[in-house]
Amino acid sequence: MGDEKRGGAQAEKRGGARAEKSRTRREQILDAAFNTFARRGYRDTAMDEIAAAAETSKGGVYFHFATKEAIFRELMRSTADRLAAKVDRAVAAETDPIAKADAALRTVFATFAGHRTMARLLFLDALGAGRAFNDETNALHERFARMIAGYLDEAVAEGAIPPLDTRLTGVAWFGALNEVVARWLMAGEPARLEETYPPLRALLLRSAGVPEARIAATGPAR
Amino acid sequence: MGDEKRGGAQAEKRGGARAEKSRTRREQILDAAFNTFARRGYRDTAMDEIAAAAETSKGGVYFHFATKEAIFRELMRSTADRLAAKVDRAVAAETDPIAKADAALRTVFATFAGHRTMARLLFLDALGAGRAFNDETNALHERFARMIAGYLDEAVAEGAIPPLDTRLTGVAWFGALNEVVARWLMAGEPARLEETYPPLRALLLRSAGVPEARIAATGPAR
DNA sequence: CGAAACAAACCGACTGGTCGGTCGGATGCC
DNA sequence: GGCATCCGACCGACCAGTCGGTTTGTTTCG
Repeated sequence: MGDEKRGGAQAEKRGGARAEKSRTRREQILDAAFNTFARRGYRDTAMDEIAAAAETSKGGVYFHFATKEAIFRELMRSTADRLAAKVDRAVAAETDPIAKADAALRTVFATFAGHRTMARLLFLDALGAGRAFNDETNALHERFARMIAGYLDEAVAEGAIPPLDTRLTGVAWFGALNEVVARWLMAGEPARLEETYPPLRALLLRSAGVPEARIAATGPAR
Repeated sequence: MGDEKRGGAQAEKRGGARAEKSRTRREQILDAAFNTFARRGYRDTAMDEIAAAAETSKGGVYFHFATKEAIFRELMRSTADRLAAKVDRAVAAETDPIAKADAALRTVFATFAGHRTMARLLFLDALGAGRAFNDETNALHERFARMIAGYLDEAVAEGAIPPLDTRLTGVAWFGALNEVVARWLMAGEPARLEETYPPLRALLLRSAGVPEARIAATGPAR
């Protein structure tokens, strides 16, 4: 590890102008790649496109970066770094734990709202695939989020939980579930998926305002 | 819409044996595609692979399905249908809203735990891209989930929230956030992302056991 | 100071490989 | 004979990465 860039690296020994221009080009390419990846996704972005957007040639791009993946990696890392630093700064300014949580969430929201492109790059995993795939995936998420929202509506109607934004809650629940399952699939984090069921159940119910007493009563299940 | 399959469609008018064999082949292909997609992802699955896995040829596959995408679509839909039906059945068996929620969650968990392949197909959007992309994405999720867990640990240490599985909560929070942002990006659902901040904030804090009084106090922010 | 020598930076045609989809025919059930 | 079914060689498009060659800024030396 540590062999990121190529020739341009140690060129700054002398001749500042040259090195500076090189660094500028590098940034130019990174910038172009950022926008192109965010707009069209990783797979659908061709190196020629990046080159064109950076107003250089494919050869020029390959002079500064070894592979397409290397560009993506660097972009991911630096973008995530920037966001994490921003959040850390915001959190450090607060002392109360809940205020900290607030600050973190608010920072993330504000940053994404201001930099849509950043959000696309960091969060839209699915953009890695093509359009078709994406549409199907979207429909699926939509469907299950709505399904959950429907159940929540019933619960609200029956007075089991206080009124709340069921649409949003459906989306959030689905997202949480999705992430937990994905983690299990990719990292094998809990060896048995069912292990996370009780704590996740409690978490979700609590988030909808179900009284603690009610949550504890798991019943005879399992 | 409605031009899914090709010749095989209306073949069942007469001659049962022939039609049956055709239907069998269709299933065979679907089955092979299911496994291959789940294992290697959409993009990395070649039609030749599907054909080989189904013990037929590419031409054979193309006789039954118009495009690769059509196969994927049908697979997604039918799999989601099956899962949704299962959940619906489980929910219908309960009357109490919270028990319903329980049943739904438990059904999903049990189904995935039993059919890892199904989970892969339905939930691993990122699998649509290649390995490289995926690794990077994974690291990112891991990183932010841990970051959240870290903050939660502090909050627990200070007694601001009751002890809980901070690791899982971090993952769930990240998933919820991710999904909300993704929804905004893809569907443009809330025109302004910030609109969802207050309700999401309340949802997340509540899920961690922050007392209702504390949640209501939004402070002078915004 | 200017010209030759050098190397960093850049260019774009080309290669090798992949893969979705096509098509002309073969095969067997009715 | 005729139609559904199936086969697999082939086509065309796409694209990451390479490479020989050109340009351009810098250094060296007469």
